[in-house]
Amino acid sequence: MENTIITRFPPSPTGYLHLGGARTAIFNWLYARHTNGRFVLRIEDTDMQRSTQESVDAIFDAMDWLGIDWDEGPYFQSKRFDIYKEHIDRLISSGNAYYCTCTPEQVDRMREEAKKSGGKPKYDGSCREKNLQWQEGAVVRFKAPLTGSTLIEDKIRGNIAFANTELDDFIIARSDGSPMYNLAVVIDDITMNINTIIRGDDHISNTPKQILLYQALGAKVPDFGHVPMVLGHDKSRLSKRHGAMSVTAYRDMGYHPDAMVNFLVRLGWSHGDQEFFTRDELIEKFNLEHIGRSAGVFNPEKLLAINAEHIRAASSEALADHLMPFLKEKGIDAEAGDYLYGVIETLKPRSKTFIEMADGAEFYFQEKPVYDEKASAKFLKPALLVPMKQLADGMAGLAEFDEKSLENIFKQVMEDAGLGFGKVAQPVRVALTGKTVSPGIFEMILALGKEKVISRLYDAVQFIEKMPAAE
RNA sequence: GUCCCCAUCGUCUAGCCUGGUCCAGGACACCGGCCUUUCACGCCGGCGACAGGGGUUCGAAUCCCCUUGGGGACGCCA
Repeated sequence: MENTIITRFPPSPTGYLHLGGARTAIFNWLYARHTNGRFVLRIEDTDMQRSTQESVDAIFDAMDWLGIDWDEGPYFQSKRFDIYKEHIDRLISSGNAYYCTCTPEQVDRMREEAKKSGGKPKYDGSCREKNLQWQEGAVVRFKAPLTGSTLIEDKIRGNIAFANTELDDFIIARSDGSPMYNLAVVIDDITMNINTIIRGDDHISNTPKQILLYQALGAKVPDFGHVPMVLGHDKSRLSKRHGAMSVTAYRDMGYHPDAMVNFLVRLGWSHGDQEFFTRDELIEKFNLEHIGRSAGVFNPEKLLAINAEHIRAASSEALADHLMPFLKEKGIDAEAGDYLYGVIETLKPRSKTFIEMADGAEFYFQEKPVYDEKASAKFLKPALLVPMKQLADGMAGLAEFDEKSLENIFKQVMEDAGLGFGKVAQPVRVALTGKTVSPGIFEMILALGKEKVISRLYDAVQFIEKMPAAE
């Protein structure tokens, strides 16, 4: 189809996928999905010095976690050098590029000069009209127009014009023949039929150069949309100082990928007052019109809140997959199944992350709960001996183990012992979980199951009996 | 230094294009309260912003200009 939207995400594998990069990946992916278009993944590894296989793997890993799939690729620029070479030659023979033999030192001096006379540091065009042939150490420079201006018709920011005098004859091929960034992206985007480029606004100043390249190559200029950057709390560019930057670090901290995606998209894009979005809603509603123009500060607290919200909204079955690795880490080998789902159900409203959820789930899987010392000292007292036993006996005789009958038993026990609900419930909580904080008493008992509850109750009775007599 | 971008509560943002319905709405955080067997969830309430100055207009958060502030780019990095 002629008007199919084709977007792309072109990370350079020089580190992990950070929050900002993840966000532009998500924007491109969402836009492609929203428009029923195609999304291409391309690894920009022309800088052989800094690119690593580790980083490539880290990027795949992060995209996999975020649930961003691509329709084409991954392409690797390092495998496309002959394509670039061909285009570079074409640019030279068409008079749009030329060999330059100026040394880096000479160029440095030119830049100094230019700066001194109050302008932008630029190459002065020494070799521009020399018509040099290739020779050892020569680079290829683009012959940029000296006059006029280049207009970016940005889908997000509107029109941005650059005077061509701001540009210099930038290098498109290094002296070893390898392509430079601006050239490689343009060639790739042309040959991969990319027609929509959504990227960080730190690329705005590259855009006129790229547009000129498109024109020199006789190719159609794609749509550009520059999204604002993600800043740290001090409004400076996000960096290690601001804490975790790698998206997968958030997986390890117990975040839900849908929450991460939701959060990142909402940072810079809006749909009225809506804050919570499922993946499908995002695909349905995402558009370029509502991407903001100002940079946003990364706020971990908001991420946490939205994560809690996604946990609350998800089904226990779905959460189980995410939770299991964290249980395993605690040495808990839970199986997917009704017991686990029941457990998760009780933990959902009180877990902001999967780590919290795993912590909260621990007592459900222990052979016997580990009594918190203060908790047992305060609540497991001789006065509870009879009520506790009565509770256990009552439950043992229950045909239907449900909330209704549990309530009845509790009522009876409270009446017989002359104790209020709290006086009974809290000790029971300690007996069953070892702690003073847990899910609601009945839902927790139901999730734990009749057998465990009764045996834990008897354990508590024994514990109280064995207690050295007070006073 | 030069060029480019941006500017609403502490933060994310709605509203701005198509001026009046906005003494500016929502969310996170924070502070109260309610609910309650603990912790949460939930609910109710509070705190809190149109950067400043000029215009245009009957009327400006919304349009224009300037200032200030912030960010980005100026590589044989991407």
